[in-house]
Amino acid sequence: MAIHNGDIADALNELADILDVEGANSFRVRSYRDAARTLRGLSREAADMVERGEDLSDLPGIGSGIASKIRELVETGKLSQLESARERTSPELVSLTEVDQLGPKRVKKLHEVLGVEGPAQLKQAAEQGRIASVEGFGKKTEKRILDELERLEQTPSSQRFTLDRAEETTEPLLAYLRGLDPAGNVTAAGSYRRRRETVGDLDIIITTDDPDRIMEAFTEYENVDRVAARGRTRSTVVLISGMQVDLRVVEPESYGAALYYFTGSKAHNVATRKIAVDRGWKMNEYGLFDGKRRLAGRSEEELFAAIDLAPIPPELRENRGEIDAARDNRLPHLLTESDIRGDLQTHTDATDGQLPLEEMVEAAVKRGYEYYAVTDHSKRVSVAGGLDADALRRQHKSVDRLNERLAKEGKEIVVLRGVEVDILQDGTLDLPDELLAACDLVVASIHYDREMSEEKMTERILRALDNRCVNILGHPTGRMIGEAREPMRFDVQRIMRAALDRGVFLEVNAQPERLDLSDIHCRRAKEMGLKLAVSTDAHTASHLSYMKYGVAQACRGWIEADDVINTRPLPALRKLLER
DNA sequence: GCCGTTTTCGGCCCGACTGTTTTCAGTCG
Repeated sequence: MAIHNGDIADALNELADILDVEGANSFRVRSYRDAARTLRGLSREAADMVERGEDLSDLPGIGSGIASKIRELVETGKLSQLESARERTSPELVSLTEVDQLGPKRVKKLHEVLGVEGPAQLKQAAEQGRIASVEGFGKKTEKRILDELERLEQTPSSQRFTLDRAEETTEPLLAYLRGLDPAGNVTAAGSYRRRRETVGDLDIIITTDDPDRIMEAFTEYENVDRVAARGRTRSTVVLISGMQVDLRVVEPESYGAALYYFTGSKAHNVATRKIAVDRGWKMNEYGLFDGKRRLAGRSEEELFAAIDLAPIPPELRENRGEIDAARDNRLPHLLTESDIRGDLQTHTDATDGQLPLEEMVEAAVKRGYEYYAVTDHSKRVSVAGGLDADALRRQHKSVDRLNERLAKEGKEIVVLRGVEVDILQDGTLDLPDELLAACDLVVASIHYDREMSEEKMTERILRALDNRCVNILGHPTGRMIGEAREPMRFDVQRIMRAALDRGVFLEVNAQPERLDLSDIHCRRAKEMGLKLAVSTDAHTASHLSYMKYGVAQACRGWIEADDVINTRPLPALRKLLER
């Protein structure tokens, strides 16, 4: 299987972008985007479905036309329509729509009137004052384009923030806004509230008696870099961090409706709005209405109840089946942080962690954990000072001593003797089996030789899973968000099936730049009954709090406490670790 | 291009804000 859902989605989105600039029917353009979104959210590979001869047009937003394009991509690796579109309209020109305030219509116009082909010519035209003379443009727009181009040269557009960085920016701003009007509601909506792995911009919903004062204070917040728009109900600023923030002031009776509307996702909202429309009602950010009569809007619960849905947690609002589940009362009881009884991947200063074992365990005690696995690197990870067999034995002896001391002190935590052993290039492990067998817990991970064919990588991981000492496959895809470290290519479905057969668990690594498995993969694991370990991979005490990101990611994959091994009491966990 | 228990044709979410207009188009979310 060579082509993955993400590749197909990229191709369809690119085609949509080009058609958009060419002035194609906007609904047709949207169809391609909808289909791309469906593919991204799919827990199965479309290529698999094609090979099995299944009907792709059964999928939402995919009809016979796009289905045949997907088949072409799967079978030939190319999309002829996309290739000819690229020849007609250059990707350079299409990229101009990334410039703020430039959409497909304006780009098309600039191309037709001024012959602009890309960013360089756009800048030249703006500097020479030729843009202002184009119909529909003016001096202000020209200036904005120029400013935006200069900004883009310094920081690339469409910057997204990992959740931890988004929190650093968001929480102080929320505290500031709450301080302005303690009686009002202030909530961050959008992908931040849905706990997506990255956040593009921020939507804050606020209720207040004094919108003018709040808007003024918002635009004068100390971390504001520039004000992009300022109105009575909506203002937009860009913070110094680069994060764009929209603040929306709403009436209390619309608070739930606005929160719901701006939490999204878009696809989810469209689907629930349709339920309202089918009943002859209207749903928007102000409420649910029957004609002029308001049926609901003060709270999200009120809205859900009015359209006969169980309340859907924000993490699930992606239009991936949650609406049907809510209607039939079979939404999952999502995992919570308090379900977690221990951390199953952590490091110490014996390798690349920052703190000694004792201090890490102390922090784990503070979190109320029942168990805590220390899993330092093995020797292959030389940059981290990975442990050889002797060093690991010594560490395990000190774990034993620590456990004795903790028991004497009456601390209710058990430290598990673990290791994060490297999976070598040929799929063998970096430490001898007899030593691994003596561990309470073995996490096996890949850190090196990430570039190999999909087939070889699959075989490599399969071989590692065959080793009966292995309990958990650590950060399974090896991706790093925002660092352009793409996931390693292997047959995820086959690895998951093999792990299930062999009693191996897959990790949800809670490091905010990893979050590996992804939400989609978590969902796939759940569907096949494969259990997961949510672990922080902590390298210092404060990292233990990353657990919340791992839990959120799992929730986005519909994971419940029963799907996660480190929700079990220690005896039950130990049983699961026997293979 | 997709979709259908008012439909196989004719819809497809819609409101705020801005800038360029003189009543509205484009963009964004």
